[in-house]
Amino acid sequence: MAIPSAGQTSVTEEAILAAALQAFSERGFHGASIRLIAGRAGTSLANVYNYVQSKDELLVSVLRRASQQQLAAVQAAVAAAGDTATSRLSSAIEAYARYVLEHRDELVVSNTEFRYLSDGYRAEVVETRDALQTVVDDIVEAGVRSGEFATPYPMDASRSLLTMASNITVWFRPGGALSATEVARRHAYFALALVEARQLR
Amino acid sequence: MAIPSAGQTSVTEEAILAAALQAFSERGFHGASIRLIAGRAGTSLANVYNYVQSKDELLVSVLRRASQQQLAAVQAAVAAAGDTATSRLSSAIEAYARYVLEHRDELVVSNTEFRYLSDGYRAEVVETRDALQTVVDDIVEAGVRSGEFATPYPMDASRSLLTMASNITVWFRPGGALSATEVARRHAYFALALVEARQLR
Amino acid sequence: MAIPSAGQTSVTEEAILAAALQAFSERGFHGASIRLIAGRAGTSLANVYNYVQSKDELLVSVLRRASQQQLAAVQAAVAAAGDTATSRLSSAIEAYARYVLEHRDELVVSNTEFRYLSDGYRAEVVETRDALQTVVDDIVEAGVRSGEFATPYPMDASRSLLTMASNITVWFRPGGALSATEVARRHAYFALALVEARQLR
Amino acid sequence: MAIPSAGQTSVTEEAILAAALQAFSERGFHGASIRLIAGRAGTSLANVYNYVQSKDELLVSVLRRASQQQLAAVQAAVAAAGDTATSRLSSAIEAYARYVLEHRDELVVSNTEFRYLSDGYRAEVVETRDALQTVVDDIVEAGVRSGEFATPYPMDASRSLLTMASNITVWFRPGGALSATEVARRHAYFALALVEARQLR
DNA sequence: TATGAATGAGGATTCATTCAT
DNA sequence: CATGAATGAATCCTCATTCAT
Repeated sequence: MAIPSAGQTSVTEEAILAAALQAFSERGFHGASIRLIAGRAGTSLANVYNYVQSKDELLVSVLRRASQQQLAAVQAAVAAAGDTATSRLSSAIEAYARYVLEHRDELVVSNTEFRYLSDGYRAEVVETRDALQTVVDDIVEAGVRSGEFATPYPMDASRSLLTMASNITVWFRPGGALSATEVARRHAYFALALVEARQLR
Repeated sequence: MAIPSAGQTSVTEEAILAAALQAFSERGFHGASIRLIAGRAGTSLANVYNYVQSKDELLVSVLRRASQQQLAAVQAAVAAAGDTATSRLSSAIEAYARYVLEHRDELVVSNTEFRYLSDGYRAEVVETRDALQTVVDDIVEAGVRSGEFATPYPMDASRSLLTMASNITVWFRPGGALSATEVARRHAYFALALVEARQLR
Repeated sequence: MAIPSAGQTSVTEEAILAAALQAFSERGFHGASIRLIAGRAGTSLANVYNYVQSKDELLVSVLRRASQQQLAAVQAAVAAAGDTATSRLSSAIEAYARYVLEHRDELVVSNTEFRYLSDGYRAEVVETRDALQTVVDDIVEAGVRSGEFATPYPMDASRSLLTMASNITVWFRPGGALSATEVARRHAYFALALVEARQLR
Repeated sequence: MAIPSAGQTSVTEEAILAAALQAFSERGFHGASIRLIAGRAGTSLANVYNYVQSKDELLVSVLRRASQQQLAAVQAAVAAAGDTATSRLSSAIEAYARYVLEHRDELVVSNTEFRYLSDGYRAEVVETRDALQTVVDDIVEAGVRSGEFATPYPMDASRSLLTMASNITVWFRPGGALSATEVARRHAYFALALVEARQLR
């Protein structure tokens, strides 16, 4: 279940990362203090620096992990999907939407704190984001080529698709009439509508 | 002493609001200091407090203004549009997208700093946001009723529509192949696709 | 009596500089905290930063002032001295030694904390130091040329002279048998001995 | 467990002392962290405490060793010198100056960090320093008694002598026109001039 | 020996805010 | 209106030191 990006992470380190994720989500990068994060992780302020070199690094760790998880979730869904672009796009977006709904903190941080990544760290995260976008881009393009999708603007549609899904949590509140699963399915449906699929699953 | 929502704004106050908008967009609410804002506004730190009672209030002022402008832009477009839901939705989204593209800072702040509004101030901004959402909701509903739109999920589609448009700037970079106008039109097109309009303008 | 280096210095700023001088002398640059300096200056920690941009700048201010005072003291003494190199060197060293004895803190800081000057600030202080050395160098050279001084190594002697005098306080403790005035005179005498003056005043 | 002054020193302990010497010289006692010293010594932070009880003790160890070496160097030179005060003083100062030139770090630390010795440790180092001063004092006094030296202020001259030599490195930069040996000889010459020796070797 | 993990205190600096002028 | 001076609290981060392994 854990998706280790690289190297072992001790229980304390894991707690620090989890606390940072939550704190950045609630208060933003600049609004969350290392003291708060340490407190939530159940350790001392100074000990945080035995695991992390700087607050900046804490942000990358959180963002790197989140972006890798998103990519992995979508890749897995696509691999398990059928052969048609319709099936693949539907699976991809449903998986992505599900991730978004189940990892609200990760998405809040990804969407709002990305801009505070210091220069040296940004490239790495951008790369993973781009890989995710490319997965979707490729499916949409293939669908247009095969005649499954009729959209005249495949690239922009692909971008809009992911943007839309990554911001579900802006308006979706759990506990309402719809379950997360239903919302995810519905987003897959919207995706197909957006690319003007012949068959709206 | 009162702070009228539509009252007179002196040149200094205007400069402060503009500087705050820019600073909040670049560095976020917690990352932008009053000192920085004062500096960019060309005045002294202490003088900011002659116009604003607190940093919190500065944030509401910026967000209130932005949300009112967005609402006004869409309302004007709808008023000038034709009678069909198709025409109205297209006009609404194109106008909204145009605003988004021409007011990147306003949207960055609206999208990312809204959560830092202190309780007393939040309701006011929420109200304006809801009004905007309702305008679009009503059009979509009318379209479904009239048979122009075939979407089975009008409410979610309406929400997704605005979410998608409000985040254009996440991926759209000016200076590329497309002009802002073209991107705005394309988004209006996407909106119609999303609600499964019979006629995609 | 005050020797303003440039610009007005308010009473608070003066207190901060005086406190910094004393603190750096007692505990060294790294051992003296801004908090301590602020406390001794009778103000708050944060207020120090209304007068000084950084601790580094505090160090330069102290060192700049000290070096300028030393140069001024020696220049004045030389200007008031007779025409012979003997008289001029004697006056210069006596004045310098007197300054050293009356400004122990300034010399401790000059001698021991100079190395912590950050690069951007160093040049300025070095220049003043060099000017002082040059004043003495010129006198010694003139004395050798006129036949008043017999030393075969005028340049090294000149350097050793000032080094010796600037470190008087390493071993001289006030309150002993000798007064500061006597010690200063004695050092002028040593200076003449060192350059092998024909007449040891 | 005991810390013998002349006991065995393991290779690690030696590395720690060498690193401390260098670090104190470059950054001063308060500016050099144990972490830095450990790193330079090629060991871990915690392991330093297997060899040293505190940072204070590290400073004494460095200063004790440096003062003992200085004393030993001068004592050896005096023992090997001729019978006259002139010969003995010349040898003593040349040996001392040579030590100074060859052990810049030791002298920087001795000259600038001595004041940070905690009370319990200071006496020991002072004793060795005094012993060195006494060696020179005795020679100068003997020279005055024998008529070799004409200085009217033997004690102050003796103190100034050592002060001057211990600060050679303040202005002497290796790689210039003079070799260290020449500079050392020259300082011996200056010493004789200072005490007004009849014969300036 | 040697080390990674842990901590309380303190480092320089900036924060939002106030007040006298 | 406008500002410089002032401050208590908080910022990130490093300190010397300890301890379990």
